[in-house]
Amino acid sequence: MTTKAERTKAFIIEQTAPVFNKKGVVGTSLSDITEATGLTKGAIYGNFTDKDEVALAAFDYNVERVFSGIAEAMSNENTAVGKLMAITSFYRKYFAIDKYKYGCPMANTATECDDTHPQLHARVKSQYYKWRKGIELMVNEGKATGEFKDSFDAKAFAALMIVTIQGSIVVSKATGDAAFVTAPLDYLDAAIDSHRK
Amino acid sequence: MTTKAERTKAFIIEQTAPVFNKKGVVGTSLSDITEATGLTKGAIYGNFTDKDEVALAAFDYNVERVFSGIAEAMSNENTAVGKLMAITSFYRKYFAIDKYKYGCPMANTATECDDTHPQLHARVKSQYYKWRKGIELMVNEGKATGEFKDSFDAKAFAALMIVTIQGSIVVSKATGDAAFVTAPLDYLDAAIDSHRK
DNA sequence: TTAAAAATATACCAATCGGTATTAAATATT
DNA sequence: AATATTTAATACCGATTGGTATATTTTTAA
Repeated sequence: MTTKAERTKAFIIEQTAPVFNKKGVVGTSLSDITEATGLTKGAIYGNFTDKDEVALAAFDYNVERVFSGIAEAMSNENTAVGKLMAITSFYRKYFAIDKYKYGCPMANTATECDDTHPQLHARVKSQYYKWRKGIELMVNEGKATGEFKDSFDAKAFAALMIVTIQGSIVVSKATGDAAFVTAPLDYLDAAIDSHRK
Repeated sequence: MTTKAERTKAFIIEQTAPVFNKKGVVGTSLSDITEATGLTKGAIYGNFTDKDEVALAAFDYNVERVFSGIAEAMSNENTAVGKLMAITSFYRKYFAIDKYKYGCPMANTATECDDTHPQLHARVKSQYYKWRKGIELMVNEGKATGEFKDSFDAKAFAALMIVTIQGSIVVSKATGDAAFVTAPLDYLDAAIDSHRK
């Protein structure tokens, strides 16, 4: 069974994660945290050493949520092409639903923390690499099964895909304009298609 | 002749602009401002009504710097293809020089302010539209002079270009990895080339 | 060169920041 | 059910936040 502390810790993370994603690490105050949770400072500091630790946990939670969503979308497909295009579909879908609400936790944290918060910066960095590795793997799997041409550069495409997705979130969210999602993601799909055998 | 106030106002903007770009609007305190300028609060509040007004002026300054740099690079070319590729070259160059130092003021402000700062959000938004319009114009000019095929979708390409640039800055800056610049920008060049007559 | 005006420095304000020690309440264990 | 232990609330801390009123200095113009 889970202890009470474990449950409130999880509760605090769930409740504050969207706040951190919206307001950023610096922009989220301790009163924001107590307000979002309905708890007092005593409860927060009883479960976390400081605000920073809450921010780190919230980041992990936010990123995990996105990536597990993508993983689930991919699991419904059984070809490399299908799985890669499930990623672009995922992002089309979520723009349609809420225009990316508070934005992508990766892009948000990357821009806020790269020059100010070494710990979060390191986590973003490693998540980008992990993400790239995953896409690379998918491309190489498609090459192994004969879906893709051998000339398909897995690493370059993975970089392109991540960059395009991150950029489209940043710009479409800032403008509210769907064209900044549609055109780039369609281009990505076309790129995938162009490497099919 | 310029009045003293005009000069110090410009001085404050110049000195604080990189600080705002690095630390963000919320992350930059009034002591950051006095420290960066060597002036006291009296001087700051004598020339600006509040911190927000400094932030707005700093944003305008930062954006103007980037766009005038791009405009200058474009002015050295005399074809539509050349001018469009001058943009990708510009971003390749600046990654090589300083790895985008404190990042792109557009991307930084977009992610920080979209949910928290209506005024800055509005400025980012209009700058993105202005930027898109500029690229669209360039593509259409190339179509008019016969450089590009009539099938070249100006608006879609402009969206793609902006998104790709913004994404590559965010990700390459966060990772320090040049691959997140090279692959996407090469891809952009290829896209431009593919629409030539 | 001197007086008026403009620009900057100083000293202060309440409010909020992140954080802590202590007290009270809820939860486990026997 | 009583007790030991864990968990959360309260009350407080110094430091810093953005901002202002006043005093002083620096420009500018006569």
